[in-house]
Formats: sequence, structure tokens, C-alpha cells
Amino acid sequence: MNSLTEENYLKALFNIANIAGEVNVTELSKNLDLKMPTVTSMVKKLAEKKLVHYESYKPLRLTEKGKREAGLIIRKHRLTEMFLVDKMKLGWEDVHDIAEQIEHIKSPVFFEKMDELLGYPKVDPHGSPIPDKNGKVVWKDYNKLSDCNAGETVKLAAVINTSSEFLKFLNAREMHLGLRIKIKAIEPFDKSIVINYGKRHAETLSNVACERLLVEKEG
Amino acid sequence: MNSLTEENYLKALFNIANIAGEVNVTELSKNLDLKMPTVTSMVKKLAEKKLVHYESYKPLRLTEKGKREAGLIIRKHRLTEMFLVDKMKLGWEDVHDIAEQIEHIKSPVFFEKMDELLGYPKVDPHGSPIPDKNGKVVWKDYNKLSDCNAGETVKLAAVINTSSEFLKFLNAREMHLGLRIKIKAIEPFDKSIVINYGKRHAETLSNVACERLLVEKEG
DNA sequence: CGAATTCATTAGTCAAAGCTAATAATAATT
DNA sequence: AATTATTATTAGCTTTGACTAATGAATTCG
Ligand SMILES: [Mn+2]
Ligand SMILES: [Mn+2]
Ligand SMILES: [Mn+2]
Ligand SMILES: [Mn+2]
Repeated sequence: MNSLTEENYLKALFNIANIAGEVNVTELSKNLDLKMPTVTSMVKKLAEKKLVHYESYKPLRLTEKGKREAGLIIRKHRLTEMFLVDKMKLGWEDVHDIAEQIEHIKSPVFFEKMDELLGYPKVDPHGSPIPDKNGKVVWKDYNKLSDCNAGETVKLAAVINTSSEFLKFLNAREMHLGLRIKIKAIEPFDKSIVINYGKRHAETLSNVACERLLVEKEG
Repeated sequence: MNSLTEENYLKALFNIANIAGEVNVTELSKNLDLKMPTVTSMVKKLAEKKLVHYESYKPLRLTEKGKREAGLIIRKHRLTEMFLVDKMKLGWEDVHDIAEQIEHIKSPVFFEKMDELLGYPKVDPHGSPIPDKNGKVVWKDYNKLSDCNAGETVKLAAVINTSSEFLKFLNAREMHLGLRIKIKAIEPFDKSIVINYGKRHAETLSNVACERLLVEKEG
């Protein structure tokens, strides 16, 4: 059984690998908000437990076992977020910090019940896929809104950044997953875009925001 | 902010005091399944934090602050148990171990939401009172079923022992809180009792079981 | 009462998970 | 190629919360 601390390392390794491919000690220590020597020694411990492939000065890689265990924690995290939003009526901007704690609860029946009550959801409230019972996860190949063209109509599928500031920013603009968005124009100057959606017309969104929104093209 | 470990000590101190009045190091260490020197040193630390009154070789007592904080953790524990039974459809025999973990979650809004969704319950699934938002708790003065007399009709109000074996024992006999029980006879020999309830007639219950059932007399 | 038993504390050790300071390896720049 | 900068590791220290062994205090029993 892994400790809460070890679980957080596994999760971070999994998430960084998913975004950046390679995982180095610097990245991992920034992600966990720990100093590098702390991370080095824990990574060695995880290597002892066959959860991480470790060679000095080489990039860090989860083993298959490590990936599986990381995936299962992320499964609990995302199921929890879904439960908090769907069943407990909390806002999508409020659930991450709670899920960060509940993901460590040891109780298979608790999470199975959640899954059942939610009807076996495939994605969390931020559009991230929920790993299956073996910890396997597949991302659909969404496009960044910033990579779309004027004239296209797209559906908001996921948010990359899940900071509560960003989610509140979206709340203030009545933007939520599933929303249909028509791209009216893209400013060549700063790559900000002008969009129509819901009852809103000619709203402007910065490129910084668009890079954090994943969409599905209509078709 | 208290650590998970400190919280478990406070809870244990609160619960033992509630049952036995006095709390000594031996009892506390048994309750927490720790060795006595471990407990002595933690109790000193809690005294530093003004949560416990401590004098060597004297019984342990929570301060007002300590009682309040203990009460608030027990509040979270019992709210959680209620939520797990009422909203998540888990059995009353399955919820304690999960609540034992969730009681340590740091998130006021999470527990406020629970409370709201449950309609501000006053007791947990085992009939124990849920402390208020100041950690205050009052036990109603129920009777033990073992202290009742033949001929009386009583309502099952709470269970003292919340071990899953005992609760499964009650499940098997279709006994649940709120049940009306008619006491037909009491065996002088072993103090076992014969009762009628629901669709069941002339069921026998040992004195050991009756001592763990709290009832309200009709009237 | 005095001895034995039980209860509690002290002293010293350990593992987990963090830190700083110093050093070594790798990568990037001149 | 040599220097500098970045990245990672080693060594050694700290805190938290456990433990055992030894000792001291309080209680109980003959
Ligand atoms: Mn999250
Ligand atoms: Mn976490
Ligand atoms: Mn309980
Ligand atoms: Mn607990």
C-alpha cells in the first residue's frame, strides 16, 4: 500500500508525462512544490517499489505498475470531482481541492458506489477522461480553440487549466462544457478571437484563454 | 491546524470521557492501539496546544477548546456516516471505516453541503447525536433495552456498539432504528429477553445484545 | 504495613518525509 | 575547448509520530 505522499508523486509523474512527455526532477519538484533533493530521494524509494524506472541524471519514467497505480488514483480523483458537481451541486471551480484529499481514501466500495450513482461517467467535470478500473486512460484528440479557424463551429469539450481563477473566468462568461461556439473572427495582431455562443454575441477571448480550451469540431 | 493524528487523539479522548468519565493513559492507548509512551508524549504536545489539561499521573481531561475541536471532528464523522447511508445507499455496517477517513478532510463547504443535502440531521445512522457547529453535543437519556421490563413497548433509538459484526447481527434480524419492540418476557436465568416486532414473533435476544441497544419508552 | 502489581514517565532509537549546503554531472555559451 | 549555467545527487540535519527498555509513582493485596 502506498502512502498519501507516494500517491501524490505517482499522480504528478503521470500528469507531467502526459503533458510534457519527459519528466525531470526539476519539473516534478516544481509540480509538487518540494525541493529537488526531497524528490530525488522519494523517486529512489519509488524505484525500489518498482513504480518508477530510475537511473541517475536520466529522465524519470513510470513503470507499467506505476502507471496503473497512478491511473487508479486519478480515477478516484475524477470520479470524486464528478460526484461533487453532479450529486453535491458544488461548482466545477470548487471541487479540485476536495478531490485532492478524497482521492486518497482507502475504500473500494465507496468509489464503486460513486461510479454506480453517477452512471459510470467517462469524463470529469473539466472534460478530462476518467481512467478505467485498470487505470487505463485515453484522451480524445480534441483541438485547442486557439488552433481553430474563423467560420468554424465547435463544441467546448474540456478545459486544460483547471485553476479556480480560470474556471470562474469561464463562469462569468457563461461558458460550460458542451457549449456550441461559432468563431466569427481571429485578430491577426494578438490572436484573440471573436465568438458567438448561447445568447452572447461578439464576445472576445484572448489567445491565452483559447489555448486552455479544448473543442470538438462539428461534423 | 491539527494533524490527522492529533485529531484522532482528540476524538478518542472525547469518546472515552463520554463513556467512562475519566480518561487514563492506558485506556487511551488501548483505544488508539498505540503504546503508552507514544500516548504520553502526544498528550503532552496536546497540552502545549491547550487542548488537554495534563498533570503527570493524573487523569486526562480535554480543555474547552479541546472539547470543541473534538466535537467538530465527530460532527464531520457523523454527518459523513449519515450521508453515506442516506445519499449513497451504503449499509450502516459499512460506513464507519470510511467516515473515519473522511472526517479529516479539510473543506468547510464540503461538510456544509452534506449537512444541507441531508436536511440538517440531528443523529447519525447509529442513533448517535451529531454535534452542532460549535462542537456541542447532547445525548438524550435513552434506556438500555436490558434495563426494560416485560410488558413494555419501546422504540429502538440507538446502538451503542457500532462494530460491523453487531450491525450485521441486527440486519439478519431485520432490526433497525425506529423499530417498535414489545417485550414479552425476560428470562431470570440469563437475562435474555423475548420480543415481538415487525412481522417477527417471540424472537429471543441475549442480554449481551440488549445491553448494546438503546430504546425510548412509549408514552 | 510492606510487597507486589499496575500504571505512567523517561530515555533513547527509528522511519518517513521534509529541508539546506556542498558537490558532481550534464548542457549551453562563448 | 573552455567556461558558465543548469540540473541532479550526496551528505547531513529536522520534525512527526511511532517503538522498546528501564525506571518511577500509585494502587492493591497479603
Ligand atoms: Mn482535479
Ligand atoms: Mn492528493
Ligand atoms: Mn462511526
Ligand atoms: Mn479518523
